[in-house]
Amino acid sequence: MEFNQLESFISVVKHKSFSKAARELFLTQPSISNNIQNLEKELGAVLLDRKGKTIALTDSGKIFYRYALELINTREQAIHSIKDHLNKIEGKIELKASSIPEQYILPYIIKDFTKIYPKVTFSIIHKNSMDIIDDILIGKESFGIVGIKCEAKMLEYINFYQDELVLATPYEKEYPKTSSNILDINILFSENFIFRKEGSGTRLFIEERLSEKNISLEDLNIISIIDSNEMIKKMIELSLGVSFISKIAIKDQETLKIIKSYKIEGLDLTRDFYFVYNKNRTLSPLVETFKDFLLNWPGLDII
Amino acid sequence: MEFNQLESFISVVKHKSFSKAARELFLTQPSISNNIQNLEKELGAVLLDRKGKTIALTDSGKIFYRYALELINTREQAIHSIKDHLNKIEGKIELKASSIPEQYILPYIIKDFTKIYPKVTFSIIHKNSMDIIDDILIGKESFGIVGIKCEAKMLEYINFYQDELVLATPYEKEYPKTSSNILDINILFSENFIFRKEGSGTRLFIEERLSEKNISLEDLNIISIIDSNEMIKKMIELSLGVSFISKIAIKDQETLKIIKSYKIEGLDLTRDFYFVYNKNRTLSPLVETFKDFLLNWPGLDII
DNA sequence: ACTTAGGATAAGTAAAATTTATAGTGATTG
DNA sequence: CAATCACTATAAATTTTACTTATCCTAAGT
Repeated sequence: MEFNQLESFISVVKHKSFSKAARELFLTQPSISNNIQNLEKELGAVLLDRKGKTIALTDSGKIFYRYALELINTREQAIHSIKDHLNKIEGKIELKASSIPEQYILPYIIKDFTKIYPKVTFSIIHKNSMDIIDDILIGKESFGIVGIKCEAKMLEYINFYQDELVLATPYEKEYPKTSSNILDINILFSENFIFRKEGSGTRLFIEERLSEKNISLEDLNIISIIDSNEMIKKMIELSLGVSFISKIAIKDQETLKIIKSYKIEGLDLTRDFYFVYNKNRTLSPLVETFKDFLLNWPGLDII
Repeated sequence: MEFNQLESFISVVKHKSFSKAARELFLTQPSISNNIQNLEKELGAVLLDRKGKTIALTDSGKIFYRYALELINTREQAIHSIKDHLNKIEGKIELKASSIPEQYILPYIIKDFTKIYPKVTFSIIHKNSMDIIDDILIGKESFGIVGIKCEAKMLEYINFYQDELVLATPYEKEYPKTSSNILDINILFSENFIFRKEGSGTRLFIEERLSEKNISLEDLNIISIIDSNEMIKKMIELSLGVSFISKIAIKDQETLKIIKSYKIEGLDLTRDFYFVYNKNRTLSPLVETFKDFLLNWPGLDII
């Protein structure tokens, strides 16, 4: 006994016709025939008398019809009850987030979250990754969204998104490529760089990766320190320089062919974003729900 | 939302374990995972917290659990209700039937019927097809089971089984065959025949078919008139003659290689058996049920 | 008798559920 | 604190089932 069989049966009874039921359920008439037959076979009873013109319920059919209705209705109620419950969850979540997640990831997360919990609202406050972690460590905050991982006994990290830093350049600029879009690391020394301020997760991350290759920021020709990703993108567009930036931040400019992005040979710039919280403090139920949601968040592949 | 998903969910809640649920439902653990995930996806809510050791219902899960139980229980009730109803149908059906259906078909029909209606009993009275029809026409009976069709305004026939008359011969006997098991019609004139009495449906039927070929029983060498199919079969086995007989009546003897059967070139001996009733009289509800059952009876192919 | 409408049947196709194999993740133990 | 254990998730392949298209059959109306 399956729900679609019950739906077929109910619709046939309602219309006194197999073909009309098929139309209502957007199925073909043979499907309805099959569903009814399988139902009858399973129950070991004829539910419908179909002799020529009209279709009538047998005694067994009449008995079963009530149950069929009840089952379908209960299913609807169940679905409704769940949605109703989720709809009752309300409140405001105050997120402290660093710039990349704030601008390019959180909007999608919030969209997905409020689809399930429509009554929940958000406020987002921009802070550097380091500042957020500091605030959690001194107890000023209990959670936040960051792009770096500073291990500490007190802190728990939930990785909810993986991105990659790329070298973003004006679209027209041509380079001697190693392969399709990979550049030799030495190219870096001949470029005018734009960087984020200290404390920025993106900057900290790139500094670490470069120092692994024994390159210090001092070795690069830094022409500007700017703390806005959008500003940096504009400057690149205007060919004022290049910059390391999250791939997700220049997604649109890439499809619009305004900015080009390159990987650097031998540099793994894969970067994780985290929901970080003080595991010794209890989060509010709402934030807990948000945290659980992030755990299973599928990502923004399907946009 | 499908019933198997609900069963998986309930079992997981019961055992607090996916793998135990799998064992209970004779499924594999990934199936359970899938069922739960699809359920959660459809409902847009996490039903189960599975973090490490234990599995716990979320708030949504608790709400949904009650509905899941209710749905599964209602389904059980529905099935039980139908069986219960069919079980309440009781009484005795008195069938007047001619020899072939009485001996070779009705047993299987009754077996299938009582499987659905366990409380119904049968008594079978042997009568020739013609006598049964006469009794219905004079109002002595209102229905019966016959192997011939005499059209009359009063009578309604329901064809519930199709058989074929064949020429049954001793197994050893050899004939010049037209093809695998088809004999020339002229063979008939050189055989010793055993026939049923007048009034027998089988005899009436063969007389009609032969007269279409301008052959009268007078033209055949009839050595015995016997009114028992079993007796006729025995006589054939003992090589005392041959006879036209229903294929179903010699099924066992054919597989035992005691009797061989042949078709006759140009003679269509396909034969129908009918539930015949007086359409001006109302049948008892029980007989009506039996009649409806015969309408959809699948036949005895699957023995 | 002829046409029409509705249901049954059969064969082919699409969609699902399920399985096998494997990876990943907390809890437990030496 | 690594190593194992117990359990769930994931991926790919398989089987099952639901569904569709095409066709047939029967009953009712012309």
